Amino acid sequence: MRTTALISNTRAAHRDHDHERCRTAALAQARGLCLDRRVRLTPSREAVLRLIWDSHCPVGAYSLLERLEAEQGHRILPPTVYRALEFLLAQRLIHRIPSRNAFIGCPFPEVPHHNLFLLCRHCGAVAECCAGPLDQAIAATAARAGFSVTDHNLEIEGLCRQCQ
Amino acid sequence: MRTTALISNTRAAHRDHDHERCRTAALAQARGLCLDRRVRLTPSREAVLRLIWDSHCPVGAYSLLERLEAEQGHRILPPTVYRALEFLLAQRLIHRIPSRNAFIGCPFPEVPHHNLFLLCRHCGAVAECCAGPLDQAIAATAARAGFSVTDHNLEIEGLCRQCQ
DNA sequence: AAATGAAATGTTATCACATAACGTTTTTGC
DNA sequence: GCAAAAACGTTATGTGATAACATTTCATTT
Ligand SMILES: [Zn+2]
Ligand SMILES: [Zn+2]
Ligand SMILES: [Zn+2]
Ligand SMILES: [Zn+2]
Repeated sequence: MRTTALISNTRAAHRDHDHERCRTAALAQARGLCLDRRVRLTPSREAVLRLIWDSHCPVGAYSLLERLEAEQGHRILPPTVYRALEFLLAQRLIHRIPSRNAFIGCPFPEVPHHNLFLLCRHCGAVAECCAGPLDQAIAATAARAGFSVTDHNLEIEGLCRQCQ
Repeated sequence: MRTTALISNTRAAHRDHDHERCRTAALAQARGLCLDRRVRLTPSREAVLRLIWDSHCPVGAYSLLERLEAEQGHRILPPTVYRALEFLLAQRLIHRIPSRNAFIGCPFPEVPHHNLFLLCRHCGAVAECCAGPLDQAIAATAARAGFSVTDHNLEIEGLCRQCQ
């Protein structure tokens, strides 16, 4: 039986782990990626990305705002946060999870992929997968309805390994 | 080659058709279903359902509100609309599409299913599918990550047959 | 028919999420 | 240094959703 392409961060997101390593790795990757792309990971953008990587749970814009205020000791306004989020989304360093109105760091920012999230109803952590075969199955199903796919968003709800 | 279970309303939603039949059928089915379940499809609930079935495009709560006001000739307040939506969601007569903050009528309210939408970027119409095999593929992918699925929401974006 | 409790609705207020518009500062390429 | 572009600050507003409580309507029992 052949293994199929499934990349996932579920072992980190949905287990006890040294999360500081997740964050450090994500930030290092983000810096390198922004250098390559000649875009600027400014201090406020990096601060937002770092806060998003505080956990594997999606975080809302106003929660980020409060935490930025606490961190920087002065008032922050919504456009500041949303502009940073807009940049991070454009660089695919984070994703927005529509059902949660919240944002989460992408573990595979350099791999083109569609949204595929595993949302644990108990602990709240969200893991992300890149599953080529599933993407193909989705495209095939759409094709049978005469529909050509440009993108998709799949949010799977349930219980992670730890919480079952 | 065997056919697999794929139920879809794409032929109606994504083509020219006699939409009055869609609406009439949906309302008739809703009435019967509510009778069976001993729940009340009150006038305001039915009015919201009828407005939702004005088209195959998802419609926001405040748009419904305005159209209700126009129809009934007096002021309507948000909780009125949201309570009707809450009822219709509970009876699975409509779905909420998270990426749109909007609602759409369910063509298969009696068939248990997960959310699977085909959203056309050009015309805005949304078709719904029930695709057992795809549901299984999703559950299998999740299982490989040690995740047990209770529900999922899949929003496929692209171009419908008409708009390609 | 009257009493009663449950369900539905009306009403006020507020919360949560997101962006438009415009002015100022910082950065970058020349 | 200068000009253009990018990023950021600030004010205001738009959009989606719900909490809390009063009132009305409905179904059931007596
Ligand atoms: Zn990702
Ligand atoms: Zn969990
Ligand atoms: Zn449905
Ligand atoms: Zn279309």
